[in-house]
Amino acid sequence: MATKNRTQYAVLGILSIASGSGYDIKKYCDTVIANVWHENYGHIYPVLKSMLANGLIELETEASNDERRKIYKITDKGREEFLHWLSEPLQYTPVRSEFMLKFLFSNLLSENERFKLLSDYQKRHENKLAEYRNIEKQISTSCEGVRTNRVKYLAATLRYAILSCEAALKWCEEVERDFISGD
Amino acid sequence: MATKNRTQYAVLGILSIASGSGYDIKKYCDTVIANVWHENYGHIYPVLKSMLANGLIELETEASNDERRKIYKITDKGREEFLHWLSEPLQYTPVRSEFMLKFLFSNLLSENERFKLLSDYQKRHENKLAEYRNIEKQISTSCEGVRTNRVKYLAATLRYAILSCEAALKWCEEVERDFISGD
DNA sequence: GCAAACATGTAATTAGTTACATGATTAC
DNA sequence: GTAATCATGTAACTAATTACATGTTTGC
Repeated sequence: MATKNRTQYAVLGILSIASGSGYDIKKYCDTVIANVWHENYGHIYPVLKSMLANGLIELETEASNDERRKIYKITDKGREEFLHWLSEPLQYTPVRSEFMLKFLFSNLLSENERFKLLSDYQKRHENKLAEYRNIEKQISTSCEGVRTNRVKYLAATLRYAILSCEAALKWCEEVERDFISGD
Repeated sequence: MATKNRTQYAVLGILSIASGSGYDIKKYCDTVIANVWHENYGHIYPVLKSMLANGLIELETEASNDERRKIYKITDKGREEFLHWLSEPLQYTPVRSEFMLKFLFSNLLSENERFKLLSDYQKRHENKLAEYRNIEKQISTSCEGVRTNRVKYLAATLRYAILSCEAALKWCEEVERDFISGD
């Protein structure tokens, strides 16, 4: 993809909240922003290296009591670069829904297989929805009254994930109704 | 992305409906399945070439009255390969929503810029929704009674696009309410 | 006559994935 | 003692994007 390095911006954003290691960044992606952004180690470490070379981040020397942990800190240049990206118009990534592509041609499958395709998709969204609702509950109880700005933003992205899941599930119901009763 | 070549499967699917050229495939993506799948020429042509070499498609010699148009036809091997992919469990692509990533850190923006980020996103979805509803109307009027199987599947994917847009718009409303009245 | 659409491709680039490799520390 | 988690990286690969290049046909 000869396009903008989005990983870099994700890293800048995460480090703008708190300094951390590559491992920390990955963990952050896998947990608190898992419903928004994904990264793998195989990309994080090389990107971190190039960002260091470009002066967007720097090593936090002081806190190196742990030898094998490299803590990165965002630099002023990095902050500037990040702010610039933030205020740039959004790049819309073209749709490429593998599920919808399969569904579109699922008339070629047997009824059983088509049903499986649909119900797997449905189940996945049911599970995700339950998961998201759980997190939502945790947020609202654990942060009672506190509700920092950060939590508010996180809660909003979670809310989006929930609405998306609900939309997908509504679609599943509709399709099941139309396609079962239909032909 | 060292992953499965999804373009190949999109091409196989499209050619399974009707033989066509690279140009036709691109047009099909840009129009009838635009809400599901996207391709560029720079990828279609090389993939077509490799698929031809692998015997998944073949040149339709007969209808070559037009010299500069290469019409490709799916082969039995191609059909088999496609069916295999169709019945394989769905590969879930990790979430990477650039908008949500920006939104997550939009507290770093000025209130004006943050509002712009949000309202651009909202406008885009409003436009898309109007577009989709228009297509939906066209389908239901032009195909009155006819409603081939193909149209049914297309209408279903359109329905998903509509539900997604509605969910996104609902989210926008919620966020605007919470973030304006909030802090 | 000219713009838009038709039509096919190559080259350069890179973002991102997967697999591999290695070792320390912590909790049970 | 052993499994899980912490921790950092490299190598190989390729899917996908963007830009470039070129020419024809159709409709106004």
